[in-house]
Order: sequence, then structure tokens, then C-alpha cells
Amino acid sequence: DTTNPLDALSQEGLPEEPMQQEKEAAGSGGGGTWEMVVGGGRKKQRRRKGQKKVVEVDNDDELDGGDDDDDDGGGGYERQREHPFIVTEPGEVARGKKNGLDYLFHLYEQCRDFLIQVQNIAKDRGEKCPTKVTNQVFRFAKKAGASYINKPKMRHYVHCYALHCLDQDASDALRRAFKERGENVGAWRQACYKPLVSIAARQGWDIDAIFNAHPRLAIWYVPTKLRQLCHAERNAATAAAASSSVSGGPDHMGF
Amino acid sequence: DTTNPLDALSQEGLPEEPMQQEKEAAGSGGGGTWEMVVGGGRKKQRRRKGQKKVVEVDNDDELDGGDDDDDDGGGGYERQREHPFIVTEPGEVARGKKNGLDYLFHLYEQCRDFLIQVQNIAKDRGEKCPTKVTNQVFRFAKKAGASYINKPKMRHYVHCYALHCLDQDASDALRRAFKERGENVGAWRQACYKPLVSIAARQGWDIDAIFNAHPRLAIWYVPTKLRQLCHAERNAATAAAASSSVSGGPDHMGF
DNA sequence: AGAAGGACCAGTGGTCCGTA
DNA sequence: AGAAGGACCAGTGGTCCGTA
Repeated sequence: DTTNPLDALSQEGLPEEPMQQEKEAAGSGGGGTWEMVVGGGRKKQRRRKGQKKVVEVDNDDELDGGDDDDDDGGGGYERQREHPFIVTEPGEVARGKKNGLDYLFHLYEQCRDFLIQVQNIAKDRGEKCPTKVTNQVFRFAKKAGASYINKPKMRHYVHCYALHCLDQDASDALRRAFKERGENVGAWRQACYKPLVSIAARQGWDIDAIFNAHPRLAIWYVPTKLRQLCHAERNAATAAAASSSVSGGPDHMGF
Repeated sequence: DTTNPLDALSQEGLPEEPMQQEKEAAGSGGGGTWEMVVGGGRKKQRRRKGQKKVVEVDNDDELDGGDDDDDDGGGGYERQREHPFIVTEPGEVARGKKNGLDYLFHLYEQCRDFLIQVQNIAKDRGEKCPTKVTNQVFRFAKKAGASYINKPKMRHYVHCYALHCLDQDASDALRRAFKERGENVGAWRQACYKPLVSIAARQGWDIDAIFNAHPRLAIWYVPTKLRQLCHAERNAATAAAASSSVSGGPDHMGF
């Protein structure tokens, strides 16, 4: 609520020291970055240095190549937020200060890797072994250097990843359509619910069973909203069937 | 810490009003009591009235038959603790102010019934559906009138129930042996660990898999101590195998 | 405005320890 | 003493809302 630039400046540059005196050893050290995966070789592990907001200058859409974006300048404080997602087609790398949807889905695969590591450690120690991506896994990921992974983000897009897993063709088509129309990520995210509900409809409405049947999806909690949508739609479908049976349908339900 | 009888008396008779303004309807209403199950027809649903501790008179081992034990006198306050367990043989009903082990195991079956009810309600509402006996299930049991079911007790004896499920013959033999020897419940409970560890040894040490493979056991969390014992014993067995392999065993492990 | 994520909160698993 | 269980506590799932 302070609007004085000097006051704003005075709040900059607080280094966010991660506590290293933790019990668990770091493990893999963060693994390959997205650029290593897709072969671009830039970006990621971002924690750009303290470009004060009051002197923010780069809002240009620099088209790759330069490293003016993510160099650390040697100081290395003031961890930056991840670039926001934009709707990209399959295979498309986001340009400018954006991340694409292949990268988003890759984060889910990374979480799976971290879960597997946590599971192996737990088995080794004879401790109880998580079957889902839990707080413990997010903590492990952070300690392993994957500071760009966090729970609210991963939970936010779980159903988008679910569609990608369960019907890649439909997921790809949706991405192309929403990119074409210039929709933002929020709109695309909302649109991912409907095809999932349709899949559930075809499989007896049991969204938990659908998640659990897919090895990469089974480790994610079913999002509350998706569960609610499936439930509401099932009730609507049941009511429709019942009312149609009153007017002579073959599937009579009692009244 | 007050030793004045009048002070003690002044703390008696506080009726423990259960909150009825809850969301969930009560359901089955507590179901058959143990006596109904075994045909005795007395006891249970105990909440004997306010026999002040300062005027406690009955420590006789009244041998059933009388109803001087559990009559309510009309007032019906001061919920009493459950009678302690004693080691009984299979089929034996405990006499006096005691409960037997068949009754103990029956409580686990009751919890399973309550879980199934909670699951059915959850499925009906499209809410997430517990696979284990959770706090929610204990709360439901209490609301359904099964006030004698509580989490610390059920967790305390889980591994005893596990042995009963996984090797009834061994469980029965252990009960007979400990009854014969006049051991108390705590000793019997401790003794239940060892045969379970042996079962785990025969099945690759995966106590979670053993629980999960048994339909009535799968709904219970593996007790921490049992998990630890299996782990320790596995390491001991592995170390023994390794050291024996040094002296020429066929199962060489590297050093 | 759209979006990322620190941080909060109600209810969990786990069991200790004051009680009888 | 042996045992039952109220009640506490650290860490969870879930997501809001102050932030950029």
C-alpha cells in the first residue's frame, strides 16, 4: 500500500535463504531443465536478480537467443516468479517471458520422478510410503532445487494434465483451438473440464477409478471441482433418464 | 489432585451431552451388541450411572446373570469406560467386568461396517471416499451410538486383529497359551508381533502389501511399531545372509 | 486484467499421559 | 499394577488472497 518508490526499494533484495539444516539429503539435484529436455538451452532455474520494479525496463518480447533475460549478474538474490503460462500447441516452445503447456505437463512428470525418489527412500527406511504427490514430495522437490514446483500451481492444473493423459488427441485439439482463438490460459484451463466429464460419463461416472487406472494420473488427487462437476452431471443425466422413462423409455426407474 | 471426597463428589454426574446438531444422520443406531451376537443378552452399551468412586463397593466377580451391573437406575449419566480386556480362548465369553478377545475382534468388524456406510454416503454425494478407517469413520461410529469405539483403542490392537485375520490358527493357539499361563492382555498383545513378523519374512517383508492383500485388513493403517519391527528384522536377516555368504553361502551380496 | 505461489486453516494420523 | 480413551500436536490437503 506504500506508493513511494523509495519505500518500495527498501523492501527489495531480501535474500530468501533456504534452510539447509534439513534431515533429508537433496538427491538428484533438480534434474534436467525443460530447455535441456527440448534442446533450446536457455531459461529455467530462473531467479533473476533484483531488477527493482521501479526500474523495470524489459517488457519487450525478446525472441530467444539472448541471455539478457535470465542471467544472474553474480548477486543472485530475489527469487523471481515463474513466467506465466500461455496456450501453446503441442511441440511449440513459448516465446518471450512465457511458458508453454508442454512445459506445464513436464512439471507433472518431474513431480512423478520426485515421488518415486521419496518412495524409494521410504521403502529403504521401512517408513510408510506415499502413493500420491503429497506435501512431503513438494518439500523434497524444493530441497532438490526444483523451486519452480509448488503445490498450488500443480493442483491448479491437475485436470488439464488429466485430459492430456486420458485423451491426448482431444487435449491437443483443445490447445490448438484455444491458441487459434487467442484465449488465455484461464479460459483453456476451464475448457479442460468438459471433455473430462464426458470421459467420466462413458465410464460410469467414477472419476476416482479413472484416475487410478492411469499410472501417471493415479498419483494425483482428483481435483474437488472436477469431482463436483462429474457428480452434478451424473445427477442431471440420471434425472433426464428418469423423466424420459416416465414418457415411455425402456429404463424405468420407479416413478 | 483433590483428595477431599466432597470435592470428588462435586465433580460427579456431569451429563456428557452429545452434540446432536451435526450434519450426518445417525444411521444404523449402533447395531447389535456383542451379547446379541453371542446370545448372552446382557451388558454392553454400558454407561453405568454415577457410582461415586468414594462409595465404590462392587469388586466381586459376579458371574453373569444378575443385572446389578449395568442397570441405569433411570438417571443415565456419567458414561463409564469399557471393561478392560482379558485373554480369552476363541468362543469364550469373558465373565465379570471384563471383555474377551472375540469381542475385541468384533469391534474391528463393526468399524468395517461403519466405514462401508461412510463410503456409501460419500459415493452418493460425489465426495471423496475413504479407503481406510479414518477419523471421519470414528466420528460416524460415535454418532451412530457406538460410543465404545474409539481411535486409541482400535489402533492399539490392530496388529492383534491382523494376526487373527492372517493366521487364525496361530492366533487361536497364542490366545490359548496366554490364557493358560494367566498372562494379562498387555503381554498377549506384545506377543502378537512376532508371528506377524514371521509372516512378513515369508512374504518378502512387505507388511503393507500383506495388509492390503487381505480385504478386512486393508482398511487399517499398518501400525508404526509393526512396520519398524519388520524393517529391523529384515535388516538383521539381510546382514546375517551377507555375513554367511562371506563364509561361503550361495547368496553372495557383494562383500 | 490475468496469473503465480506464500501462507493460512480446518480437520488428520498418531499416540501420550492424566484418569479410573 | 494394568488398561481405556480424552485430548493434544505436528504435519496434511486444500486453496485463498495479498502480490507482482
